[in-house]
Amino acid sequence: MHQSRLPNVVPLRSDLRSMSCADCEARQTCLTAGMDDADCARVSRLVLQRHRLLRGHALYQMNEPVRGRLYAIRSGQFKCFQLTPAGDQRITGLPSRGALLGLDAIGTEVHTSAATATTESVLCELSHPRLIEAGRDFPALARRMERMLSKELARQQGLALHLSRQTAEQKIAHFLLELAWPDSTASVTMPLTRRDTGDYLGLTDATVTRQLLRLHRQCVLRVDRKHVRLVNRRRLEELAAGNPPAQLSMDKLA
Amino acid sequence: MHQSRLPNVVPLRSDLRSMSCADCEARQTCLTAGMDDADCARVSRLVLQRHRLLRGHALYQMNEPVRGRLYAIRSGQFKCFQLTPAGDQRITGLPSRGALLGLDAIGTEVHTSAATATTESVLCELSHPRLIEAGRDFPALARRMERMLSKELARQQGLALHLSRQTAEQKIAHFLLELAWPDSTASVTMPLTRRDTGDYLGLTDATVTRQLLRLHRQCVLRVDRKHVRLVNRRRLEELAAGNPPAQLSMDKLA
DNA sequence: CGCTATCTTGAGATAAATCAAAAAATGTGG
DNA sequence: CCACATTTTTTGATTTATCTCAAGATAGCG
Repeated sequence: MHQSRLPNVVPLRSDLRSMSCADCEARQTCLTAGMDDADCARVSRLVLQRHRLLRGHALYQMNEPVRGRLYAIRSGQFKCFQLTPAGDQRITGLPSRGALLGLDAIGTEVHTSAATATTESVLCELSHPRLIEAGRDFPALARRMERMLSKELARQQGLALHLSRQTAEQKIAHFLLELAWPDSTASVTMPLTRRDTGDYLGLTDATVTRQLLRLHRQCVLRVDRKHVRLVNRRRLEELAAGNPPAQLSMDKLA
Repeated sequence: MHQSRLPNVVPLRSDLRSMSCADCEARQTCLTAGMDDADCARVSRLVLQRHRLLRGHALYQMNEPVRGRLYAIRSGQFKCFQLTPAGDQRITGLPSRGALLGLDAIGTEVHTSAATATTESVLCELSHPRLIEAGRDFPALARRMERMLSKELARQQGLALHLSRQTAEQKIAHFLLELAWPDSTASVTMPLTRRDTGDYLGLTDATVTRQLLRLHRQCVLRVDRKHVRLVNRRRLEELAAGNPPAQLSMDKLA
């Protein structure tokens, strides 16, 4: 919203064409993770083109044809969601820097979900068939793709487990930790409205508000609007894991 | 356990070695879906060996090394689950005939979940690297694998969405329909205890019992112990979708 | 035939939903 | 830059679905 106030959070006119994977912030989380400079350059050459999207702009819509495209997030963050017959959003994920968009649609004709940028973002467009093709004599790439797929599968699995049995508090704690993960920062900007966050976690907006307030009062977080500072990360992790509320941590020493 | 009482539900000594994909019951749901006899035979030759597992026997445990193995379920059904640090099971899926076991572990070193047979089962052992290798000049196979992966991703995604916001009734309805799906039969055998079913859906055993009873009383199901007959499938689908309880179905005609 | 698991059933507790309204933030156009 | 419309958030009061706890019934199993 107010990026304009912060001078160049993203350089305004950096040339998308001149970007390469070598100097990418996502190099260690993206397809290039763990690769040497040579392999990294090879991946870089597979990028068809790069796109800049502004906050709120859609990358693709639900039921749009896929055409074998995948998009790596070079910077920024996205909101993926489905629209139910009833017409409301179900958020399916919040991929950020280094993630691949469109994995759930590989091998299918149309997208099963929509993706829109929650912040100004830069994407690297890839062709899935060409990636497969390239993977034949580029084992590191093939392995990395496999790994990213199984990671995604594991993430969804974890999410399902998480949503199935947890309290509102645990869900919120988990959610914040996931948001903070990619940058392992202590300061998160929640990219969703309270209502959308609730939708994602299976809660209502009111409950999200109340839980955040509670954690704020317990000095685990400092909440200001969409901005959350993780004051006591340890405690937050305990809460996410479902540990009993506020015990002197003496039990660890027993 | 008591298969011995039912004469040859599965032929007792049918030779695992002589089995082929051509005559497999899962031909249309497995890797071979949509293939002609020639391609089907090609897939068949990729099977390293076949295994018979008895009810309750484990195929693999959590944290066991993967060694690039995948298992196609030729017949039977499995229960996949994780063990939480606290020591209780979280069921992650109930794959049956035609499904691939171990997809969530491709490209990883160890299994993230355990798989045990809920009924006597026959499995076809495959090597993931060899499948990939074979896929290079066997496009139909490569396409099918991709499709199965993205299907699995979509399934998990659907599960997560489902668990996040649904009522107990919706969850149970959905669960039964999923169970009945592979054979599109009207008669399901619940492979799990009430407690495990509850674990899967994020409910308690008591709630599972009560919901089944309720659906029984509404004449949507006929429940007898682990055996469930889907009396009114249409209604069950409505309930799974979250349609308002018991309306004269006149609204369809309006 | 008893032993143990699992299932059912009930009564009471509770977390979160719902409903509703006020307060704050955001966006718009003059 | 300010008044106004819209959206989002907060907060409260009440309701409800589901959990918890617990006891009794049933089925599976040696």
